[in-house]
Amino acid sequence: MGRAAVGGSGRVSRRRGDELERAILDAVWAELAEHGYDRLTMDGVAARARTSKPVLYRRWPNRPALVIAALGRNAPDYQEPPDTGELRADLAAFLLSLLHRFDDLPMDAVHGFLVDLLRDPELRVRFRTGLTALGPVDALEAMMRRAADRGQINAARINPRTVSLPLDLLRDAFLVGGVVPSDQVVGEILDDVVLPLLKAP
Amino acid sequence: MGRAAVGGSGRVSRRRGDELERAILDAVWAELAEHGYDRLTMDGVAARARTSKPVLYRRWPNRPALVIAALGRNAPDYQEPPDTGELRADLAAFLLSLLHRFDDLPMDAVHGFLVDLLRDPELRVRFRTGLTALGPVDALEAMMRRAADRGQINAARINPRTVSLPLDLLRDAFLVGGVVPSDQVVGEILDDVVLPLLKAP
DNA sequence: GCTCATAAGATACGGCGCGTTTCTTACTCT
DNA sequence: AGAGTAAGAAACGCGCCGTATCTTATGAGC
Repeated sequence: MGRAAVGGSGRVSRRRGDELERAILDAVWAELAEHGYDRLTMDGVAARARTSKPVLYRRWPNRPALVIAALGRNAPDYQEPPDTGELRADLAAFLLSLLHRFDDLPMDAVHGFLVDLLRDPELRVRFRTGLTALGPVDALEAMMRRAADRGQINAARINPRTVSLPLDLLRDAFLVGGVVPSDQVVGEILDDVVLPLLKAP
Repeated sequence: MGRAAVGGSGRVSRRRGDELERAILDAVWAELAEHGYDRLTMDGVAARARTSKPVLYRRWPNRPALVIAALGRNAPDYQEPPDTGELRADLAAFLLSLLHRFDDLPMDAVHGFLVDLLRDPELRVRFRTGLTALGPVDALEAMMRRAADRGQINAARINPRTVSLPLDLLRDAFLVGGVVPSDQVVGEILDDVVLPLLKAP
């Protein structure tokens, strides 16, 4: 019933534990890049990782969980907010670094995936905080408070809504636009909206 | 091979044309209300409308198209922007009316559907303009210009980005929050962001 | 080195929903 | 009345999900 001595190019070695897990998450990443999220299938991932579906389901309960794990592995970590002494420069640098975290994936893969995240109530929360462990909201607030201390903006304008404002606008631009907002868009958001507001009396 | 004289409660009458179409779209609306968008199935709609799937597919090419047709039928039309003489009141009234266009559907039905719209590049455009024939952006700009004429805000702050700002923020709040933003949220957006910005020198 | 619990890997299955096909049968138009 | 048109019923193929079953390689412990 079994199979005779393995033929030609077939693998016999059997990966386990972390090695196997890394291979799977890499496969997820590759499938994501090649087909986008909506066309990423569990069978496809299993095939690419040269393993089988049960192996996937022994580790992750469903497709979104698997993809989240892959994103968590491959997305650059949260970084300290810049501190250049100039609020606009700080914000621009920080926001751009956020936007380009997934640049090695094709645009519509990320877009499709993030749109799908919006469906799950629990995942929406993650989305709101910017998909990072330590919320970028805190970073934004820190930068703004420093600017207020320097007298560059009006401290009274700092509140939860204004703090997350740049994030909200960029998220919206990404969702509705379908592509990562350009540097120019980031600049407009800062110069036409965020900074004038923060400086208002 | 046929069936003998129709039994008991069974229907024999066969609807056609507009009558049938109305019945179908009503069924879509009801399914939307009962199960939400993601769990709305073509079979379900057909069953509820007491018809069959081919009838649906003869009229609409796929599920989203069918739902769009149903929304188009039942959604209240675009209305003239209010003009109370007070910018805040105008904006609040206008935005609230936009937000509550689909109030007779459960929240997550609308949310799920709109999230799906985001996938189609062509439909994203519709989304950006607020899902109405005549863009609410124009209405917002009109209200702001009137306020500037009255001296309530700084005319120099009116630009495409600030005009669509309230819309962008509410859309984002809806997408990420999963529910139609409360009146309080609308108030915060106006009082903490939009109005201070428009009044800034 | 041998034994054995563990988990990988292959395969197949049931389920569901989509969109389509085939065929019968009621209605409408002239 | 007769012919064309479209409704309705049923079933199909497809793709994918998530699970169950069984074999077999692998590493741990003796």
